[in-house]
Amino acid sequence: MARLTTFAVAVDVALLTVRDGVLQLLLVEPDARGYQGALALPGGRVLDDENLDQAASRFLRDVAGVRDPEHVEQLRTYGEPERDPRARAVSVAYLALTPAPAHPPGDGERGARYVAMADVTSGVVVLAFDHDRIVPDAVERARGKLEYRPLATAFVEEPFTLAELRGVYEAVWGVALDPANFRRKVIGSPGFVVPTGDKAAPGSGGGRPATLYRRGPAARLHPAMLQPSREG
Amino acid sequence: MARLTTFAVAVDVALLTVRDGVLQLLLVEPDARGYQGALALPGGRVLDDENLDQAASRFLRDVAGVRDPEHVEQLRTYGEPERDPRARAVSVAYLALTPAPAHPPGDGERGARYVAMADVTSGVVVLAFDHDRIVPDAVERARGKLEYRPLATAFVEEPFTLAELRGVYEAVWGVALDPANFRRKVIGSPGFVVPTGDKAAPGSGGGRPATLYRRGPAARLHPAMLQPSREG
DNA sequence: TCAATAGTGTCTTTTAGACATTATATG
DNA sequence: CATATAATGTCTAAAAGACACTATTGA
Repeated sequence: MARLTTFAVAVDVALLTVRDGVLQLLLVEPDARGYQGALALPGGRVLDDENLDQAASRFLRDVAGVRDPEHVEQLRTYGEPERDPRARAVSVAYLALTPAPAHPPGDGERGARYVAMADVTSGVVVLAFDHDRIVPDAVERARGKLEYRPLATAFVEEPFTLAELRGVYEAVWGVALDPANFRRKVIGSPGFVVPTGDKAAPGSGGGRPATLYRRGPAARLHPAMLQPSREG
Repeated sequence: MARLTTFAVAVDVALLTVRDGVLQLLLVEPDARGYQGALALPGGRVLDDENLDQAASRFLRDVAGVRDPEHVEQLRTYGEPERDPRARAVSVAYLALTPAPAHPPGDGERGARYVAMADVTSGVVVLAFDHDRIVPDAVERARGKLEYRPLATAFVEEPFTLAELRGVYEAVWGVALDPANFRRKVIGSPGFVVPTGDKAAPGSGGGRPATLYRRGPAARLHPAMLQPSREG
């Protein structure tokens, strides 16, 4: 018989970064038995005096050791009746973006580590719970939103070069982009990036020094940075 | 002291339609005391054996009398600690789209009625609970998604003319569109609409009969139907 | 006939993309 | 010098937008 119940409410965070030229996902050891060998998104139950965004930030900080992600947004809520056999539960999923950290993250809490998204997609890494439903949604959201919001800058540390920014698009979209046309589009999108006036030192192999930029004030990109060839 | 709690989980549905050339929102009488004169989105608590989508459909049907919306999607989840003074609660908001009904909806349940979105935005209609936070998010989602998904067809009954479809974009975006260029863009977006082979009878004032179309198979629009002048 | 609405043609501007060329660094 | 990377220039094609023009109806 159908009745009203109360629910356990959790948040789960898909934190993406671009490292070594590929999209990576932060995963931790699941805290539940029955998932040996699997990894999970950082997350857990919401406390009674915090809102959902605060819960997401708390788990990023305490479970994953990430203190200041450049971008956090709500993704969607998963609430199948059979999600959790112990009690009726819903999970509010979040998408977070951060620059590639210099050191692997974590103060060791629950073995936080970055995993290449390709390994998750291909099944080399197995996800616990229903997190294999959340992750594709997170990737799709990130791919789409890079087109019309200046989100790519959340993946790079300031100041950054346009080659670094291009590397973000290439890693998230999985395509190669023409450097010349990419530059024109970024510069031609007002408020996307602003030059610092400095230049980066070339690598050991030489090369002309790259102009350095920081994040601009724009909230949307005009014109948009469209993905090539979504043709049908 | 912060503790774990269970939550009351509700869904609230922002059902949009285009009627008389303007964007309208379905509202009902709130079921809680303390909101005299205010109206609310249809919604309520999720049962223990249904998922979130099912709950949204149930409230559309039972509370609002809408049986077959053309489009339903999850919007986002609102979970401030003070949302509901009686208990910790979260609300999963949904966006739904439907063609303008011939008759005002409802079998009278909780006084379901369509209200012009302009009256909601301007404050002529007062919303109960935190529904004044949900509605702007719903409108923004609809406006944006009309650009790259064939969602506009969810607002019209099949078969439809291109003038009717254009009226949807004009009502949702609040701008006038050039009929000639609009036509070319719709026809040039493969799978957006398909002609039925029939023509509509002109109105009483005459005019060339319009070609009739139905919804096409495309899931995305290529190229997109971009809103004019989002310039800064 | 005229008024009304649907549909086509044409021209200009903007944007996207391919790709050659120039600029400035290291070794 | 050669090599590497950044930045600019040029050309073509695709798309957006303004707007004149033609087509088919009712009165």
